[in-house]
Amino acid sequence: MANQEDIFRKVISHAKEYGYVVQSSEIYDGLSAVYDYTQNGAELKKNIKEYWWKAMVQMHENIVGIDAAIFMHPTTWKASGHVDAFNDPLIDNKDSKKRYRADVLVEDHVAKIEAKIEKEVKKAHKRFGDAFDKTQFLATNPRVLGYQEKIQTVLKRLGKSLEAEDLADVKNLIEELQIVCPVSGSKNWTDVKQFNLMFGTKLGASAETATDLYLRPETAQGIFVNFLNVQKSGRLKIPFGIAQIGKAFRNEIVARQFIFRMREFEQMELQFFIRPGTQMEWYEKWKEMRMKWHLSLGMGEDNYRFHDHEKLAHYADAASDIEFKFPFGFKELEGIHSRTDFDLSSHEKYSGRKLQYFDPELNENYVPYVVETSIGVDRMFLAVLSNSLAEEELENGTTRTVLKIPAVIAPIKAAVLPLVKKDGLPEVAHKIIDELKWDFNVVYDEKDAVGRRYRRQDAAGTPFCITVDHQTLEDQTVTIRHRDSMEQKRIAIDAVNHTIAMEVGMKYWLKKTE
RNA sequence: GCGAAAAUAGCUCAGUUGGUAGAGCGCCACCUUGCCAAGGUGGAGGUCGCGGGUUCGAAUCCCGUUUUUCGCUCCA
Repeated sequence: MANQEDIFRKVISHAKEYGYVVQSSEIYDGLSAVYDYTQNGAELKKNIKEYWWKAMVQMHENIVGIDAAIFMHPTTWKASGHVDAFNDPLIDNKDSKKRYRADVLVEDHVAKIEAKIEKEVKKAHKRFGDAFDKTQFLATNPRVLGYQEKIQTVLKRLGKSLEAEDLADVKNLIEELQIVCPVSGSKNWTDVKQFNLMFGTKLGASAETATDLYLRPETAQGIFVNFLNVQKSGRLKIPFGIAQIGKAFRNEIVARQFIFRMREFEQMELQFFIRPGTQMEWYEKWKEMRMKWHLSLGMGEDNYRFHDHEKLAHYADAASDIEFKFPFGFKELEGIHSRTDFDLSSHEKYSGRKLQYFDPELNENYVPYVVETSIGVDRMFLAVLSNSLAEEELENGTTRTVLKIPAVIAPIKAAVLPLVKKDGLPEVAHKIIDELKWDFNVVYDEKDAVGRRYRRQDAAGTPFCITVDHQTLEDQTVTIRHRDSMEQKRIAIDAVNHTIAMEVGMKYWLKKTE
């Protein structure tokens, strides 16, 4: 295939054409950065989630799964830090087209004044030598006092304006301070606009009594607020984990790159509760375990890498991403964070409830530390889809389009095809379908030449084709064709179910994560 | 949010200096063939993204708007 951009385009159009993903509300011109999963996409997504759930919850005695509501008490988001951290006043410079956080611009300006004070201090120090008293100097020097007063005034006003959400005054402040754009050097600013990355909504039918709510911007908090409920009812002992799959919502300023960054998205998260001080050990352990999970799908070791964060979020003391090689480059697929006791402690503070664990071995109470693994379902979906799409040159000179989705998560596991639609072959095929459909999502197809039907299934990502031919009528055998190798084997009808099960069964794939 | 490009049938696209829509593939029906796509016949499907404007007349020119892609920006 040509360049990366073309590949990405092909992935998107293939997704639409073969029933995986379409734009939401397409008949109304669509909705920006919102997509719907159609028949095959819904199956693939469901299978990805199941593969994760089994690996995380079912395979670990000390991990349980929950399903918390999307709506949460508004205080949750104060405690989590989202109300502050997800609420940015932004301003654009019209000349450089650069965007800045308005409060950061002002704070940078303040930092410059502070630098001036430092300069004065240095100067004085040089002049007075050992006799220099810094505290006294700061308290008495008129120039320094002037600077300090200026800083106080500016910060006070900034705080007041932000508190009152008086964005016009924030802009006035920027203009009065004659702050220039670091890039263009101009003072040609747009108005300050508030961007809140959390979606707001209202609980209650009557406008007067309705409560303001947010749609959750992450699923993690649903786990933290239920920490004690789950720990006590499950009699769980540290270390233990609580897992969850669910939707989250972020009002991204720019949401783009197909389903890579959407405003409504789904996360698969584990919060693993541990003894304070053991976080690095568990952090490393989970990094390794999560990477093994990815590699078990066989999508190529070279397509994954770790990216350790240098700049840490407010809650973390270590953070790393598992990045995947998407058509548009290596990008974050999953995050592994050591969240310390930030969340539970914060919820203790805001709720007034104790969120602690009594450790019988240490004979003491403590707020557990947390290591989090968080993966975007939609990103995983995109990783699978973009990695699977291939165009192959065949020996006979034709090309085939094939979607090499790992069989364990493939939406349709098998197609059952009568070689011809007469002589009783369709009837046999339907009988086979009736047996398979209890265990697998299977389809029937009798239209067109069988070779063409194979290609159709290749493009849709179906790993197996079961073909009923005239020999079937004589000896009760069929052929089973593998999507990736295009090779066929003849097996007994009775063996079909087991043969497919061996190839798509999670047991056989998940073994590779051990 | 800024800048650039694009939008015509399910898909990929053509449509000349403005004269009110075409192809291939796909889809459906029937016939034919029968193990690696593209046999035959017939058929369905488009107010050319949407809204204005210019014009006797707009898929085509102008303005606005929506959506998508790319660059910047943002990104727990």
